[in-house]
Amino acid sequence: MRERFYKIGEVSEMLDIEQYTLRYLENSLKLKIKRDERGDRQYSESDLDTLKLIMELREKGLNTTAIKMALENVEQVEETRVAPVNDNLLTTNIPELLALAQQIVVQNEEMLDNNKLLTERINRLEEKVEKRNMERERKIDEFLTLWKNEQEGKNKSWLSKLVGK
Amino acid sequence: MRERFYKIGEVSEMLDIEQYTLRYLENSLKLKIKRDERGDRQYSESDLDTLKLIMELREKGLNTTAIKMALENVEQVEETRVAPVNDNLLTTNIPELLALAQQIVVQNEEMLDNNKLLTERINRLEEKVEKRNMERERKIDEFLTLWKNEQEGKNKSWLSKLVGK
DNA sequence: ATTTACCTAATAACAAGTTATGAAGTAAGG
DNA sequence: CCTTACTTCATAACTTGTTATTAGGTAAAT
Repeated sequence: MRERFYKIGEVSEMLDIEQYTLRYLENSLKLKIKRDERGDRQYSESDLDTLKLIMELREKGLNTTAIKMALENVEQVEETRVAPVNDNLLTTNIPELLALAQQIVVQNEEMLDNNKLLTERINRLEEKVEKRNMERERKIDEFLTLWKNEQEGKNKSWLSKLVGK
Repeated sequence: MRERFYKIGEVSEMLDIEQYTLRYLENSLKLKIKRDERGDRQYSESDLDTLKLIMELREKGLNTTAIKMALENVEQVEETRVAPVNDNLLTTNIPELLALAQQIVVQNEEMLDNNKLLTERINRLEEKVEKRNMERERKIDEFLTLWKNEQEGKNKSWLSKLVGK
C-alpha cells in the first residue's frame, strides 16, 4: 500500500492553515517536505502530524526555536523506534516519553473531532429517519382511512371529488 | 550563616542587565523576588543563578513562555532531586509529562463515554427503524388485502381509476 | 486558449515582545 | 535640604516574528 501524499492546497484546507503560512513554517522550522517531479510539495501523513503538533505548540506560546527543539526530540524518538527496543525503565528517555505523549494528545484530539462528526451525522440521520417515517406513515394512514370510508359506501367523499369523479 | 541578598542596582551591575529589564523579567516570567521592609527587591544567590540561566536561554533564542517552562523544570527537578540537571532543560519535563498523561486520560474517558452514548443511540436507531419497517409492512399487507377484495368485486372504485387500470 | 494550482522572491502591514524614558512618590544618608 | 537609590505606572520607541499581498513564472487540465 503506497503512502498517501497531500498537496499544499489540500493541507491548507484540512488543517486550516494558509498556504503561505505552510511555506513559512517550512522555512523557519527547516522542515523537509517532499517534492514531486514538478517541484510541488507533497505532504505525508507524518508531515500532517508534525504540523498539528506545531500548531499546538504554537498555541501554547512556544517560540520558533523552542518548537524546533521539540521537533528534534520527536525525530529522535522516531529514529530510535526502528532500532530494537531493549531499554528498560531506567534507561528510558524522558524526552522520548514526552514526545510520545504529545503525539498521543494530537491523535486523541483528532479522534475527538471524529467523534463529534459522528455525533452530528447520527443527529442528522435520526432526524431524517424520524421525519421520513412520520411522513410515510401519515400518508398510508390517510390513504387507508379514505379507502375504508370508500369501502363503507360513501361514494362522495371529498377525495373522490377531488380526484375527479 | 545568613543568606546574602543583593539590591537591584548591584544585580544590574554584576550581570550587566538594566534595572528595568530586571523588573520586566520579573513580571513577564513571574519570578518571585523577595522584598525588604520597604518594598525594595532582594535578589538571592539562587535568583542570580536563575537570572544567568534566563540570559543563556534567551541567547539561545528561547521565548518567554519557553523559558518559563524551562524554569518550572528546574524547580521541579530540584524539588524531586531525581536527576541531575542536564542541558535538555526544555524537554526533561516530568510535570509536563504527568500533565499530559492526565490530559490523555481525560480525553480518553471523554471519548469512551461518547462512544458508549453513540453506540446506544445507534442501537436505538436501528431498533426503531426495524420496528417502523414491521409496522409499515403490516399496514401494507392490510392495504393489499383490501385492494384484492376491491379487484375481485367493484371494478369502478375510485381507487382503481386513480391507480390507472 | 483560458483557468487552475502550484512555485519563488520581495515586500508591505500588522502584532507582540522588549527596551527605554519619564513622571511621581518614598525612605535613607551625607 | 539635597542627593541617592529605590518603587510603580504609563507610554514611547524600537525590533522581530508573522501574516498577507503582489508580481512573475511553470505546468497541467478544461
